[in-house]
Amino acid sequence: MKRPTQKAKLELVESQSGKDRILACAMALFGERGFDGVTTRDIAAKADVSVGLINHHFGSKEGLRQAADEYFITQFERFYEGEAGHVEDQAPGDMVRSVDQWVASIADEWPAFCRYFRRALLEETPWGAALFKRYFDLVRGSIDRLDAQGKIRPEVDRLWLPFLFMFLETGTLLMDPYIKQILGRSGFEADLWGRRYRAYGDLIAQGIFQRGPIKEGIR
Amino acid sequence: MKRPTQKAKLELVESQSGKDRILACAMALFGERGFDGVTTRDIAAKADVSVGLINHHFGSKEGLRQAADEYFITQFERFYEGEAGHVEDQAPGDMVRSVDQWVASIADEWPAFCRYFRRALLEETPWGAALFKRYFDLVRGSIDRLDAQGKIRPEVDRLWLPFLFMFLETGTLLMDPYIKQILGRSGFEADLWGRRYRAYGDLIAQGIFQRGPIKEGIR
DNA sequence: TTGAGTGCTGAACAAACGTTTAGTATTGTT
DNA sequence: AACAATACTAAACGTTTGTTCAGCACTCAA
Repeated sequence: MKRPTQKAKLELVESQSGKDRILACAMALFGERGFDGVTTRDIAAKADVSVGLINHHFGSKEGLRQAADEYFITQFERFYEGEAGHVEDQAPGDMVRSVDQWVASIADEWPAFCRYFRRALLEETPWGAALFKRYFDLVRGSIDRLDAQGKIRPEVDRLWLPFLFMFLETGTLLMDPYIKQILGRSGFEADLWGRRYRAYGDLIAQGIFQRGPIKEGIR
Repeated sequence: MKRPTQKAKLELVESQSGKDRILACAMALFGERGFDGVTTRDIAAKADVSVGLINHHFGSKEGLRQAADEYFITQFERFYEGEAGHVEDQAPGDMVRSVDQWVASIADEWPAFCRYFRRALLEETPWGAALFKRYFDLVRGSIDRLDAQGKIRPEVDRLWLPFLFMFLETGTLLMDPYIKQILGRSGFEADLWGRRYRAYGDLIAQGIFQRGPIKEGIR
C-alpha cells in the first residue's frame, strides 16, 4: 500500500533500461558528491551495470555530465518558469499561499533537484556560470517589474539588490548541509521551507528593526 | 618603486623556506581549485620544490591541509574577532565608517582569505562544518545582542533570521566567481565591497519597499 | 537460417595520483 | 675536523582513474 507517486517512481527506477538507470544514478551521485567526487565505477555499481556501459551509451564521463545537465535544465524550466515566475504581481496573502502550493506540488523531487543545483553552482564550469546567469536574469526580471510599478524605494542600491535577492534565494540551497547540522533536519522540508519563505518576504518588506518612535511617539 | 606592503610580501614568499613556500602555495591553490582539484605535483611546482618535500614536512597531503586549515583559523580570528565583532553596538554612521576602515586595513589579504573560506564552506568536511558553526555563532551572537536591546521587531522569525543574515554575509563570498562574470570585477574590490555592506545594512534596516502612504498620505 | 544491429560485460590499458625510498647537500654542534 | 640531524631531490611504486576492446546474448528483419 505505497503511495502511488512513490510506487511509480520506484518501478520507474527498477524497470528502467541501463541507460536510464545510469543517468538517474549519476544525477543522484553528482548531486551528493559532485562530479569529481564520483567515479564511473561508483555510478556503474549503483546502477547495477558494468563500467563499460557508461561509455557505450554516453561516450565518456563528460558526456554523461552533459546528459545530466540537460535533464536538469528540463526540470529547472518546469519548476521555475511554470509557476514561480510572477509571484511578485500577486497580493501578499495570495503569494504566500501560492508559494506553499508550489512547494507542496514539487516536494518529492525538490531535495534531489536542489542538491544538483547546488553542485552545478559550486563547480564553476562554464555551464554552471550560464545557469547562474539565467537564474540571475530571472531574479532581475522580478525586480525590474517591481521597480516599474514604483514599489521599490529609490535609495535602494540597484546594483547589489539582485545579488542580495539571490543570496537569500540560494542560501538555503547552498548551505543546507550545514543547516541540517544545526537544525537537525533539512531546510527543504516543507514546513521549514515555507516558513523560510515567509521570513524572507518579511525581511524584504520591512527589514528587521523595531520602529518604536513611529508607532508610539507621534501620537 | 613598489608599494612597501607588496614588496615585503614578495620578498617573504621568495625568501621563505621550502616548508613555508609549500604552505603558502597550497593555501592559494586550495582556495582557487579546492583540495581535490589540486595535486601534490601542482603544489610542488608552484612552490618550486620536489614532490617528496611535501611529505617530508607535512607527512601527507591531508597533513598539509590541516596545516593550511590551522593557518586559516589564525587569520579568521584576526579578521573577525579583532574588529567586526560588535559593529551592531555602534551608531549607524560610525558603523559604516568603521566597516570601511576595517575593509581597507585587510584589503591585501582579503581576496585570498575569502577564496579559502569559500572552499572550506563548500567541501563539506567536518572541519568546514565546525567553521560554519563558529561563524554561525558569531552571527547569532550579534543578533542576540540586538534582540536584548529590543531593537528587533517581535514578529521577525528568530529561527531563520541568523541564517538569512549568513546568506547575505556569505553570498558575496560564495558567488564571487559569478559576480565577477556579471559585473566584470570581483565583489571584493574595496569600493564594491563597501557599497555591498551599505546595501546589506539598508535592506536589513528598512526592507526595500516604498512606504508611500506614510510619506505622502497622512500629511 | 542467416546476419546485422543493439545492449551489455569484464578484463585490460595508459595516465595520473599520493606516497615511499635511497641518496645528496646543507647546517649546526662538539 | 667529524659527526649527526635536517632540508631536499628524483626516481620508483602501488593504487585509482577514465577509457578501450574483444566478445557474449538477444532482437528483428531478410
